[in-house]
Amino acid sequence: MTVIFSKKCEYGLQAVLYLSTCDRGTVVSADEIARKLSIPKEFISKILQSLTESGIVASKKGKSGGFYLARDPEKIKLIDIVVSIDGLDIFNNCVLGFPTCNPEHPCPLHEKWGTLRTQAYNMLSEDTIDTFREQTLKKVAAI
Amino acid sequence: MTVIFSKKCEYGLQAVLYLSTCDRGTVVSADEIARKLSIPKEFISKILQSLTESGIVASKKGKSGGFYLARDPEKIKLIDIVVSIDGLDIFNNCVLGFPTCNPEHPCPLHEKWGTLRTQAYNMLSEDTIDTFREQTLKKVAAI
DNA sequence: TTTTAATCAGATAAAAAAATCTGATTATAA
DNA sequence: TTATAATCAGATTTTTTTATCTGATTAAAA
Repeated sequence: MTVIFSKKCEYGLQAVLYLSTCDRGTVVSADEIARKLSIPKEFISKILQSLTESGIVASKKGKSGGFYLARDPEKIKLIDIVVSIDGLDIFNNCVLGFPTCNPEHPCPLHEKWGTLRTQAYNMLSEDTIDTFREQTLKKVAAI
Repeated sequence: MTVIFSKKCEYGLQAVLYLSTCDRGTVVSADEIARKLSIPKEFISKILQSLTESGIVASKKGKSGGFYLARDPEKIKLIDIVVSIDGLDIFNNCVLGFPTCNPEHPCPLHEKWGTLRTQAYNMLSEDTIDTFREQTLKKVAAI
């Protein structure tokens, strides 16, 4: 039951989108993020730590510490988060699992799938996360 | 490192495509399929067994037994295999992992992703596997 | 200055997916 | 009729992914 992104990546995307809805300058604890998104706290903490290493979010230690976006939401794309967590395999590996699928030795779906893949990549690359503010707020409110 | 389909499903698709390149009426052993496609023999056997249950392939027991397509390649679609092994989750679950993502409470990517998802579904539903005969032969020869 | 609440780091556990093993059954072919 | 080569069924193992635990460190607030 694999659905494009790993759970880690899904949660990472959710968390960063959530952070982007919070006022700039505020620090949000892993606990709050976990509660609001119904994600296991320890798990989202680990994911946020790795996103900190990648420079997408930043952290503040100690009491009233937590996480916040490392740069403006206008400068963060969904693909940044995906690449940081899951890498580019989804966009490179053969959809049928054939080894060394390439234009010289394409799998039967190579062409058609390539088109979709490119569209997916573009979708994740075009919009910066500030675009999703309103929709994320609504969605989180409905969880 | 999740790539759309499970390994099971990828291997299943490969195996059925391979069978569709073999002359109608011939029975192909799991061993041959495993060798030609570089798939662990015991694993592809299990997968073929489940595809037999689903009525996509059929099997012949005993010496010089093996597997063959249960119906004409013109009557088998890629989506049949996908649904049989991985189900429809890829096409139903939220791409960001939000619970209960639906038109009333859409996730930020709902619309855009929905379009791609539909295209992917259509791609797997439109063509029957006989379409891929030539390409599969070439691809298998190159493994 | 002390308590408290947070991240951080790394080990560990649990669950799921992928792969393998074993033995039984089946049916062809010598 | 017997040896052989295959599927079948189910248990087991291994690997990967997901999740949790523990203890250290940090820094704000009382």
